[in-house]
Amino acid sequence: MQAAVDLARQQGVRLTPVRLRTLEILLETHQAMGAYEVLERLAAEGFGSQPPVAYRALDFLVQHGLAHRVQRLNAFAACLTPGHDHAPAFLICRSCNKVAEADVPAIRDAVGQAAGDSGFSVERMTVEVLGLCDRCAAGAEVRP
Amino acid sequence: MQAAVDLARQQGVRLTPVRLRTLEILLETHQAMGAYEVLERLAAEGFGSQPPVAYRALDFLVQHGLAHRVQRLNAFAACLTPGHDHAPAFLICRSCNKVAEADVPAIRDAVGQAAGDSGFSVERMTVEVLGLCDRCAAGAEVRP
DNA sequence: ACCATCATGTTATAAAATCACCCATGGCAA
DNA sequence: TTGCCATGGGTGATTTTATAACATGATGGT
Ligand SMILES: [Zn+2]
Ligand SMILES: [Zn+2]
Ligand SMILES: [Zn+2]
Ligand SMILES: [Zn+2]
Repeated sequence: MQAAVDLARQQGVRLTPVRLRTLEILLETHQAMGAYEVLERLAAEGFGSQPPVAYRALDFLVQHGLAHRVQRLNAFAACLTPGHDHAPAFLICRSCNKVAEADVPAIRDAVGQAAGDSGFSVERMTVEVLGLCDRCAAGAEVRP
Repeated sequence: MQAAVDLARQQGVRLTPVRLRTLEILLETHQAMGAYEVLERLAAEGFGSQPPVAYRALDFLVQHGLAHRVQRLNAFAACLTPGHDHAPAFLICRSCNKVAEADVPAIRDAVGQAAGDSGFSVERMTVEVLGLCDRCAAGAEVRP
């Protein structure tokens, strides 16, 4: 959180109230959230109530490495290690929907090499893994 | 294509006209296509004209490993090596939108290991790489 | 022929994302 | 100061993507 504030100052970008609050929301509910879910919270707190409000704030956060977009879930999650320029793999539990962020440098290397072979220049990558988290694998499936 | 037919027969699933035609469409336009784009083609050829028609056919293809869903583009692409049970990485050119499918077993290993460390059991994974293809990197950017 | 199952089609609706526009703020140069 | 411009935030309307709910038609075994 504080890291985010520092980062913004350092990059010379404006971490305005909506943006800050959006990041806090993502952090509070340490789960991936849909844009409309975020919007609902924002609206309830006196911010704008229309989709663009949430999308703009979320886009900003993603743009500046403070959050990630989890395509598979159509959702967003706060970055756990911002300012680190990483290629995280998202471990998405299909039962409880929890998202863990695993940093696996080996992936970046492997992909970089494979891409390089075909002349493709890598700019960004997303790795999303679907499966069962330890909790759900052990106990009963939460949401069958 | 023939591979798909064989595969279906072998799996005992029915590769019906809509499904077959959908796969052909994906193969013809060797690009990732949106569901509504596919639907348009299907409708023009006398098949149903409502969204579920396309979604069902596409879901079937994905389900049986004949096509992939490219989350980043909200699109689908025919699988280039069906029946191979692979974890492909999609190389998506942000300029011409072309999608290449690179098979990188090293990724599966790296992810599997990282996931295993945290007790997460992997079931499926998608790797999407955004960047510039060789063509676009060389010449002018097609769509700026 | 009969029934269970799967496949296709339709209408209607939900969910997600973007467009177009206006107004407020705040820095900055004339 | 004043006018200008860039940026951000707010709204209403619209587009795009996806699913729900239901009816009909085909398929295959008994
Ligand atoms: Zn991160
Ligand atoms: Zn779980
Ligand atoms: Zn494939
Ligand atoms: Zn290209």
